[in-house]
Amino acid sequence: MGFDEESCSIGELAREFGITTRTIRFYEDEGLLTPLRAGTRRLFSPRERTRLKLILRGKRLGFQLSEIAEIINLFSQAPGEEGQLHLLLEKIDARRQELLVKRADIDESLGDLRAVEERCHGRLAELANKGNES
Amino acid sequence: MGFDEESCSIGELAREFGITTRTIRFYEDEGLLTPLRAGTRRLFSPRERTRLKLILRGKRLGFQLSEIAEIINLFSQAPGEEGQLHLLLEKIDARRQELLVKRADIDESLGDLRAVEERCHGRLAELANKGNES
DNA sequence: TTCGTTATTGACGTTAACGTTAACGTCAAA
DNA sequence: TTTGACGTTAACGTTAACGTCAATAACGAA
Repeated sequence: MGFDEESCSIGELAREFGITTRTIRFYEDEGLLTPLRAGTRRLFSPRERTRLKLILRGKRLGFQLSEIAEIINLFSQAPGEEGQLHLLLEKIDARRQELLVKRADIDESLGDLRAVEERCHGRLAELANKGNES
Repeated sequence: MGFDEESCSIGELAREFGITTRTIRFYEDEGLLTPLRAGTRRLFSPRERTRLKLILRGKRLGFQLSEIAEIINLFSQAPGEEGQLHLLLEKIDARRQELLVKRADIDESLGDLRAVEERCHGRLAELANKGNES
């Protein structure tokens, strides 16, 4: 266990999320994670765990790590002055548009799956019928 | 123009979808597209155009080309006998689960964006207030 | 027939996101 | 005190998905 009850080692974190320690170190190299250190060893706070969760969610949605970095920075940005805030709002809107496109893509895909599924069921009913007739 | 009014060249297709001809040829090499030929030149029918649309949709959702190939094959499969049909239904269900996970990820992300957005607006209101007071 | 455009195949190059191996440190338990 | 589990950095390897030439062919218009 680490110093803190909240924090954990790289190995524990890897197991928890089903990834390798190499991956976690890589994310740190890329600036996506910034764990504390207990001597030479990494210590991951709940905040880092949350960040990792966001990274993996982004990956599932097909974002590149560089994009994920930007997105996470949107979340964990300091308040800032008016100009910055407006810029931030624009970026948020752009990301939202991307996500909406993806969701539309998903809904279309789900529709396509449903269509194939129905054709399958129809075909199965047909076969069952034939089997009963003769 | 091609022989058929419906069909088009690789260049036209590339322009239509905002990708390069290299990409299209690559997809053919990978077996994702199978255009006809007019002599040596490729001819893309509406069916191929639809396939390309599916490929690009899959890419936007972060699927690998190998996965996309499987998915497209689900769509364009021959009827088949009962065993095959049940197997197909299982695959469909698996894909649906994946898509539902992605959609949940998207909805969470949209929620996060909304939260940040609201904090932004709050902060802006604060600033406007301060400006008015003094 | 020549020119410009578009096409072809083939081959090597590139980038992102890690995997893998090497060589070594640390710490608790036996 | 040595063994085993876990950690460290550094460096090279790998795979997917194309990019980027190069050399060549075909086609339509002038």
